[in-house]
Amino acid sequence: MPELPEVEVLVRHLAPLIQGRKIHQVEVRRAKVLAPTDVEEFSRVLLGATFTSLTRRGKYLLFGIRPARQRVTRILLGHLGMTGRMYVQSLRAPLPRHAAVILKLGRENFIFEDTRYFGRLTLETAAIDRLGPEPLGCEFTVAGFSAALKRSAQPIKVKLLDQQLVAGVGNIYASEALFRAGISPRTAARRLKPAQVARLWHSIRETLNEAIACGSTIPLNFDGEGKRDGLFYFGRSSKAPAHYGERLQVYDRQGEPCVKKCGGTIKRLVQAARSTYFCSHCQSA
DNA sequence: CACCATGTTCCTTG
DNA sequence: CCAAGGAACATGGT
Repeated sequence: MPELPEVEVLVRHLAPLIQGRKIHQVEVRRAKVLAPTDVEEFSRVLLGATFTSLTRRGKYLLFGIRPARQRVTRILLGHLGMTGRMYVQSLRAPLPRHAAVILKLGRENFIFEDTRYFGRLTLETAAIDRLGPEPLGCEFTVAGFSAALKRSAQPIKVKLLDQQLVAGVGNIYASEALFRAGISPRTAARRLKPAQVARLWHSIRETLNEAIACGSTIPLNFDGEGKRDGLFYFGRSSKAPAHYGERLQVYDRQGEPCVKKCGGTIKRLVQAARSTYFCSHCQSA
């Protein structure tokens, strides 16, 4: 589920649910997701600790926690990988098949489940130091963006996935932002003209902001009972809610006519082993 | 069976 | 040393 907008919506949803709550029991079912923290240290720090805050950086969730009998706070770093989910559910609700970590908070559980176990919930926070600017923050500037692009010969679509360039853009929104800017995904980053760089900078922010706004209007249901997935279905599978597929203008739409009615058709190509979607007519340069 | 999937990291190659 | 490309990670859907 995880690019910046989805993580942002999740953080806003989760923050009031865990704020001030104490962890009474720690159960780790898949130690891999804690790495390099081991189960012993993880349990020692979290058992009896209190959640004090929840923020986001790129695609990472930063849980502020205050360990038992301490006044200092520390950071628990979360990442959803490709298929991770985090939610609070009642103790009686059935646990998901791929529950990786379960934190008991009084009469509810905080669940981190992840089908593919690519995600993380760890005390090791070095990863956030390697991230580039927040695309929606004031540290993300056209000048800085332009200077970074000048140093790369990679196709712009591939470069947008570099979390050191800008934090939080993933495979879906990279295609969406380039479509909005009318830029070919194959253009070498350093070859973009100043006007294109400026358009792309705006497009990234608009694309992410709109996705957050859209996600925020949908009632979230992460309690683990029934359909808990309303928001976070990507792609256009039969189970995806219609509003979700329609929100994305090019992703997973190969063969369909361009939504701008330019007469072009959406194409799929593979770059750095990931799918890219674009309109060959609107995005020829 | 084949291919595809929202992400990151590590290894090899040039 | 750096950039680029690919594999690996693990599971499920079509």
